[in-house]
Amino acid sequence: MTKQEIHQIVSRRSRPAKSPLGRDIIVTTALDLLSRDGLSGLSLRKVAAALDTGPASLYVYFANLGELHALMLDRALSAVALPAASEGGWRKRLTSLLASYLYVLYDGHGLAQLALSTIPTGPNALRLLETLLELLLEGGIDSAVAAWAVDLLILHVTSVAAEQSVRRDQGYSIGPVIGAINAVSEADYPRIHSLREELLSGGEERFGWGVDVLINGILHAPVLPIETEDIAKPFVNPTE
Amino acid sequence: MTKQEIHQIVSRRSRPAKSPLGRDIIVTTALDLLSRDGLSGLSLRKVAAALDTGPASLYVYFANLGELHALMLDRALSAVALPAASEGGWRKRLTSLLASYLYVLYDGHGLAQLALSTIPTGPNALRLLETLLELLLEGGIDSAVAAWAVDLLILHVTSVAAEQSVRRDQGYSIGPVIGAINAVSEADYPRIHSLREELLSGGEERFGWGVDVLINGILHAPVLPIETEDIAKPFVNPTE
DNA sequence: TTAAATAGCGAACACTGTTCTTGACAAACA
DNA sequence: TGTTTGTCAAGAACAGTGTTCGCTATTTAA
Repeated sequence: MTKQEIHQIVSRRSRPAKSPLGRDIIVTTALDLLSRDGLSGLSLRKVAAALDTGPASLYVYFANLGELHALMLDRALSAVALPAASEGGWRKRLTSLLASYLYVLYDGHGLAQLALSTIPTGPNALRLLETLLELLLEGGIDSAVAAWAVDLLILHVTSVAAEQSVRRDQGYSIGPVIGAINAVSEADYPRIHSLREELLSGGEERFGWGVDVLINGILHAPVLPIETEDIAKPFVNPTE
Repeated sequence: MTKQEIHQIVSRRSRPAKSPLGRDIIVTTALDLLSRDGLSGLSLRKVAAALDTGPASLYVYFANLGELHALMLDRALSAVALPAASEGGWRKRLTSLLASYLYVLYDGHGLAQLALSTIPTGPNALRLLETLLELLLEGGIDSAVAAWAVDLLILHVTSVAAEQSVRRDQGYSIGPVIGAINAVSEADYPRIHSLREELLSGGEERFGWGVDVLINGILHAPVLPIETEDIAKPFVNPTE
């Protein structure tokens, strides 16, 4: 075998009989479908059908559905707007960046739910991570704290986006919750009863409040990880 | 119809007088299956098979799978240990309660993922909510702040539990992430590169750290919801 | 005794992700 | 110029999934 395989593995066919069908077009089509029908309406077969092909054809480009999800998420994250240095102080830019991330997840129906079950490692996710670190470090936050804080921030925003998305898309799902909170027994749960309005109140400003709480907490966080036995315990035995 | 047929009905039905098959036994069986095989290994048909019946039989007790999920979650939440008043100050009891909640989710494989997609309204969930409110109010936190803070705390702990569960159950899934973080280009992402160890470090103490950050942030939270235009904006248009 | 209500359950429907398999075809080699 | 080779497009099928439709059998109420 004196084969010289120095050449790159580009597309071997210049123009196939039918469609090009590359990774990009598949991800784009899948994101379109996701935005329209949500995560539950997204399936490999529907993506294939939208591309006028069969489901087996897609497996040339992805090992499984999870891999497609990861690629979709990273592609979507390219829409996250990085704040310009002229936009203000680090804290304002941090809030702005998180808001942009929130909106991207919120805008693509079902994207947030996807983000919860997929840890993206693509360039756009790394870019977001890098920028978050940069802003926290600019704020004078200890680097070890910042490293843990970015995960805290991203996890929080992702969770909020997922929760809000579900509330928007499946409004019926939140109905029973409101009913349950409002119909709670005053005798059994006095605090829930008296605070039932506040528990359910707040729309968009609630997100800003939460981010503020997190940043304030991070600013007041212990620099070194604390070692408390009370916290480690439950991992061993919760009732002890 | 003569009565003699009622006495010997063995041949009339494959299973003459079988099991009671109530909601409780179904939820119990489903939780067993969840603990053993995780969320992906849980299906209505497997629950039915474990009860030696068909899937249609379960629909007498639940409208759909989501309803079963909600019942499972609330049942599991009964294991959350409420801290005794003698256990210490409000903050210590709050941490202890959240740790117990975390452990319950973490212990039941896949329970945390279930909790992310299901908002429980059962008595055990309300009990948890009530206790959280009680502790926060005891800590002197404004009631409006407390009402929003409980959601923040629960959402955070649930997310962490889900993330940790996935890392434990599907260790392979975290492998690529570690690889991606470690193999990150120093030129493109200098902060990720220099902090790669800290980003991935920390086991159980990281949860305690996160809870501490949240509580500190809540203690330093503005009493009244702030109104910033920068935050509301992205909901309308992220690029503006 | 009779009628109504309900629980159990087989069968089927419309889906899902994934794999096996078979061809077609451009590129590399003889 | 063949001939081989590796890659990709697809059809078909497999093993699952949640859910619904009827039909029995049993229990309950009148």
